[in-house]
Amino acid sequence: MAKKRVTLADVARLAGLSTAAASMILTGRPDTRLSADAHAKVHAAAASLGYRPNVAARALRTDKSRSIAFISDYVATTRFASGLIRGALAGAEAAKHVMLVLETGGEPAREIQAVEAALDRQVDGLIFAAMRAREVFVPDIAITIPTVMLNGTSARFPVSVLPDEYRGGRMAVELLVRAGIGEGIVLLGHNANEEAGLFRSEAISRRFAGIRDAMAEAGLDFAAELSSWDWEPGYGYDLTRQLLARQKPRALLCLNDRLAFGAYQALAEAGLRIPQDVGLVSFDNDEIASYLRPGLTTIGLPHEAMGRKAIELLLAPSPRPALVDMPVLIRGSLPGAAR
Amino acid sequence: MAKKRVTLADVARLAGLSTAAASMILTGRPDTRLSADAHAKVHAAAASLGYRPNVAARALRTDKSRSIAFISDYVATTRFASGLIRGALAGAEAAKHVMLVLETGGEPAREIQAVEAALDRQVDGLIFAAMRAREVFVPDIAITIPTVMLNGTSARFPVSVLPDEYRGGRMAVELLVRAGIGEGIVLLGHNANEEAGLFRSEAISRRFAGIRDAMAEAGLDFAAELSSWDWEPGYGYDLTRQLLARQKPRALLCLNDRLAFGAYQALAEAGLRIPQDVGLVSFDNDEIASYLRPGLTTIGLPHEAMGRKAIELLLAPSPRPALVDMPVLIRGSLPGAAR
DNA sequence: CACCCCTGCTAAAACCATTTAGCACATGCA
DNA sequence: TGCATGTGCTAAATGGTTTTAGCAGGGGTG
Repeated sequence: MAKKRVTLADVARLAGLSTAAASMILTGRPDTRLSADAHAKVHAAAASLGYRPNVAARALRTDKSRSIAFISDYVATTRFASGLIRGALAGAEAAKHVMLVLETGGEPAREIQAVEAALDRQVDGLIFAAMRAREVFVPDIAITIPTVMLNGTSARFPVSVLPDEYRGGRMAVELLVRAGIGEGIVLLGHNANEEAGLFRSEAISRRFAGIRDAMAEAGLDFAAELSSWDWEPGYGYDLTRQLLARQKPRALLCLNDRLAFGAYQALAEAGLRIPQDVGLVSFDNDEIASYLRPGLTTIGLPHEAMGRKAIELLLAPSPRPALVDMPVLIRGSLPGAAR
Repeated sequence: MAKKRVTLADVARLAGLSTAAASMILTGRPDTRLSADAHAKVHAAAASLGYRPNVAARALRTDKSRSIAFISDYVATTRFASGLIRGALAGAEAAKHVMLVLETGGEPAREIQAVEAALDRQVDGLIFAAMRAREVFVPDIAITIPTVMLNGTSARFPVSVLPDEYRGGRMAVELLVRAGIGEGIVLLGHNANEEAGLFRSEAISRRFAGIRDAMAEAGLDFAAELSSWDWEPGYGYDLTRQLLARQKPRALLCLNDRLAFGAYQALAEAGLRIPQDVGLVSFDNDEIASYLRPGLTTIGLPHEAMGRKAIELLLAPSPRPALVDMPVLIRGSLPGAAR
């Protein structure tokens, strides 16, 4: 027969004290006047009974549940940004919190339900995560608990965690320069609308800004800029084929790894070797970047670190927005690199 | 000013009834003797106040929290099996439950913590999910709530959800046969240890069984079986190169998409066209399968359906283990297929 | 009329931890 | 001695819901 759960009253009884004393001792209140002896007895009793506090009872009393809601459009599930959830999960575990994951598909009705479900459960904080960095819709519900925007922004909740795309953009150019490449760099994926920050996100426009500034400082110009609305492998393939029909680039600066993936195929078909004939740098550190031969050198999205940071900010007393460094992953697609 | 949350007592007061009556009506008890008039008044009051029950209070009383814990080794985060979590999330949402996600990295200490954290929160059920189908370690803690194994098995908890690998194996062979390929089929990734079910998982050994049986029934034999311990792209590439040095296969039956990915590269280097010269079928429906040119025909792991099924079983009165059909994804890597 | 049953509802307990108010005793000081 | 202060602890209220036991009043039966 399943024995009843052990309660605080059981602990107190065994320790020969009141539940009040036991509670104060176990929650570690600082200014209590209970004796060292009492502390010892309560802890011993709790340990010997294997006492675990009932979170629901505690939540009812304190309105704290040691849990956090992670509300996203598609993040949790999609391979693109699953690092966000992984980092958040790790951060939550480290802070001894538990994470509720809710997905909304970006639909307002489901967003509302998700927020309500979270609030109903007395979560201690809300993370709104977006798959693609952008201004995120947040339902117009009274939210009085700490809230952090992850990979997105909201006018209503100023605390956000974003990748440092400006520096990332600069670093991509610096990699090319350090590899001794100056002339013949082609930008793959440029899109005037993107660059204006109108569509995809402000994040991407900062990536562009970093690229432009670094190019200008190095006194370089792009040999061509190939525009694509959609950043999928097929477009990278087509654009690169068209490019090769006209000119031989020395390097491709690709705006994401899936474009680069397509470019690899087109380069291979044209008999061009990477990195001897054409070098590549890219962004994101998608899984395919490491599968390609040679490996794709890329400026990674620091999803995991961002997820961690979000939890950190959520639990901090007075958090401020954070930019997270983008890691540089050196692989074989640029000259002069190992592997 | 944040108004206090509206409670059941508020609703009862507005309806002119007791909280007991309000509770019974709102929870929809069947055998109550409350009047139709009372029902109407309570529902009206609840709606007009925007009443939402306090889950903690309810959980305290009933030991039910309308939430489920999803405890996995790496699933949540990793691209391989994120469909599991996506499906479970969808299933939970449909059942008006909320999902706690916990990751353990397969470490016993963290497993124990995860289970305890979940139990502390009165979850209504536990899902143990594994990234790779196998016998899963479940910590030796008293668990008295419904438990389902997802993509794994446990001697202790017989209710599991697994892909129907045997049928999947058969279907892969049938695809080859239907494409008119009989001679010259090479098995890529065969491993005697795997086949014995000793290592990776019993699931994979069922995949082998399906393949063998279907081959035998079609009166076919493999032209070669290439063994690889690790199923990563690099091995697919190396094995295929070695194969091509010796013989020209008509088709490759790859045990997963990453092996196939490597094979694609080796075939391209050898100047062989897919599917005219060599056809490929594979398993998993990894994301790369759709990126390749031509697209890779593959027997998919039905992760999303499995996740959904797990929730369904978890909430069912007397659940039984389930095998989930593996979908066939027809792309261009076999002759006679569109695109 | 006395008794029982039925209908429609309510009072109060229970769930378990936290927290406020305050008790009993000891000590210090005048 | 009288009073203030400090020490170590406890009783009881509190949070919001569910659920059990049972009340009041009306109608039917003998």
